Amino acid sequence: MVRQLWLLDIALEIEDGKPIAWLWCKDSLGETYVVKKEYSPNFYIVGDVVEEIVAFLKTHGYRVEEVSRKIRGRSVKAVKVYVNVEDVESIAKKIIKNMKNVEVYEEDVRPSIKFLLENRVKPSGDIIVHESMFKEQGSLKIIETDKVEYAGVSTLPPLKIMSLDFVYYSEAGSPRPERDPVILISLITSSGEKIQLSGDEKKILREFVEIVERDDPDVFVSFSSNRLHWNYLQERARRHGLRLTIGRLSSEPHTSIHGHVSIRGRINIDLEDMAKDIPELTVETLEEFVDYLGLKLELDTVEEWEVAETWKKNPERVKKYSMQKAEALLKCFEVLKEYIFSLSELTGIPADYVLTASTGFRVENYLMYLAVELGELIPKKPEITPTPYVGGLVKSPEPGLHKDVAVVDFRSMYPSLMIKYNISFDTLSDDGEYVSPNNYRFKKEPEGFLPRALKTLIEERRKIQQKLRTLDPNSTEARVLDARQRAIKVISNAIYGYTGWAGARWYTREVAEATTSWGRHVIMESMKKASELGMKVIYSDTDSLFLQNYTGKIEKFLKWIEEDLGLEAKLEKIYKMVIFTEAKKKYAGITSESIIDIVGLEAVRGDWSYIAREAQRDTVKTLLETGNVHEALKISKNYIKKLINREVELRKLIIWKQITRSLDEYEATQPHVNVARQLVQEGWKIQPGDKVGYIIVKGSGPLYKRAKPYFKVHPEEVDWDYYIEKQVAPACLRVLEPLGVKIEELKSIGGTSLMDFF
DNA sequence: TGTAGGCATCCATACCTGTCGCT
DNA sequence: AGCGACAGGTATGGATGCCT
Repeated sequence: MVRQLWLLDIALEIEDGKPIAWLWCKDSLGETYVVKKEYSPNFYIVGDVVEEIVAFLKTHGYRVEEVSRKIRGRSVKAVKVYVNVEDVESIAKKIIKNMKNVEVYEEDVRPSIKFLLENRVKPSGDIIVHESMFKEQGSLKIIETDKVEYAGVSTLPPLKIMSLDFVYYSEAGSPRPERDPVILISLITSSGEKIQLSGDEKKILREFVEIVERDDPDVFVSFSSNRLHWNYLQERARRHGLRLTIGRLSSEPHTSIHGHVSIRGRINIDLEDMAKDIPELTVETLEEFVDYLGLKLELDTVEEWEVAETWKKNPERVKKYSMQKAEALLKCFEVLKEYIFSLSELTGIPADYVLTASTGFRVENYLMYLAVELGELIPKKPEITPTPYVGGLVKSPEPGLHKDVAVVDFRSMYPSLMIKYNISFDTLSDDGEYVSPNNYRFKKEPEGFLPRALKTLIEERRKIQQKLRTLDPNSTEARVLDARQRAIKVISNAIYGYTGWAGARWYTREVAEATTSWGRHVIMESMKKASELGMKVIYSDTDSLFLQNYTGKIEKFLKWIEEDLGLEAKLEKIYKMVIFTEAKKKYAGITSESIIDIVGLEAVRGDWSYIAREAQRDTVKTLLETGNVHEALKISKNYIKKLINREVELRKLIIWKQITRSLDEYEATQPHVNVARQLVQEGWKIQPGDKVGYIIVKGSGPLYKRAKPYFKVHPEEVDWDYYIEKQVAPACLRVLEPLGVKIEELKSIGGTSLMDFF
């Protein structure tokens, strides 16, 4: 019998000493299957004397195969060695110990991933299973097979989703599993039932496990579970002599790669992983995430530092918030699921941890599929110290206010150049016909590995976009396709960067360097051409041009780019007015549709106080909408007045900064580092990646001594002067100064200098 | 287990210079 | 006059978060 099933996750399990691939699947009715297929992990040996190696291995009882493969496009003979163990790496090491002049390949690729690569199947897609044995074990259907094929993407099967929120009780600092109990679990089951467990901890945990077993969800959705919750719960359970058997077949969670916790047979989605990936978010909380997704949800936030106190005084508030979070998580997942599964199918990384994997690994996994298809061996990560190379070209802007400016962008410049000049690790050659401006050479033929990958991606995206135009944008199909085209874009845009990443298996600096050098060449030629056509280049960054006096010329320019450069460029927008300072990568403009863009300035930086950002945004808005410097100056002054009168809420004074390393690795004591150290002293857990919020208070000495955790600050102790002098005034002045406003004008209020106040 | 480089900006810190008090 | 302490100014580089 043949079945078509949706692949949810893969694991390699050892049964009776044999490695078996377990494919966790769903059918179109939502039934759960385990498809079992024997699998021999394997690796390759490449050397001069293939016959000898084969003979040697055969006498030692290994199953071997002599095969033709490629290394960076060059054909080689290789020996494929099958080993029936999970730990391929150490056995490979042992086998080649006494061999000379050999190289080993793919012993470091995880067997479960290799199973997928070699069988050409992708998670979050449909597989065709030729069944040789079928049995039922409880509600689980088990199939044994010796053949699976890939059927591609199809509609999602019905999945049972459970969303979760956990609350712990800690009197001082962050909760610690060795000390502080779980006091509340809020969850929504797949049937929509809302449950809150509180009271005796042992009872809570036991009930939780029971509910999971009964409901048997396919997906867990939570926030911070990889970093915190699963390990915490497991430790608490252990203390009560319980096992946290929330995985299928009564298994416990276990920590896997990429800092991810894996739960057998289920997809464990931690939306915090996704939040961390979104650059628009500054503090990466669930609240911010919900907001970013445009979901209008009410969350009556109880912050971490006030949980214990609130629980004592008003437990209902904590309960309400916790359930609101569980509801929000469910809604987020609804919006995001298409994207998550698309990204999983495209890259071949199981949905379970595709969010945890970094961009580099997503790209790499995608490339590994192509490698197997083309017979290219997967190289190891290089052991090198990366040498920096030159990137994009940025032209200094002309400071001041400019009217009527057209912005022209090259469309995916780096991918296009890589395709155009066949830039790839396997075409790099001293006798290549394409010579980059910095003198690297690439062969014209055959088509390179990376250009091929890029073409495939771009072509698929083009097809999807074409299809999308015929669909109702609100239909399910449109949502799925849109998610997929976004996933494709992410991967194709990251391929250039991947080649310059020292952690990449296919790291090739020449490729990255040649790409940017062609990029600089193209933008310089374009600036020249624009000037020749009579336009004025106000500013340019990497692949964009800001042009004045463009009427009747820009069409010619775009045509020239297409015909003479063989690239695509687009008139992205027109600014009715745009303001530049002396600095690169910072400007603000108002488009022909009257939309205000603020780029690079303090107003869009998460490490400035809200009040400074608000003041600058307001000033810029007035400036661009009225074109009146005096009006804008008035706005700025108003903000300063508000600070003088102490009429600003404390939360607008918080400055958030990220902790990027362990606290003892810092050479310089910065305010947020000092605050973090204080918090750690008080029992708070602070890890790299955490954001610390502080307010500057009155006092003497260096700034870092005057920074205090925001939730401990009283209005009387705030150093208002700091917020005027170092936050609001500089931010406003940044955009006013290029228009001739002097600092004294900003600070003189009602004829007297502001200085008189202090 | 980090796609890339280019850039501005703030602030701590090291260093430099001039002044002053003391011998 | 010579020396050291110290204040004040300046150059440098660590750190962060943005842009394309």
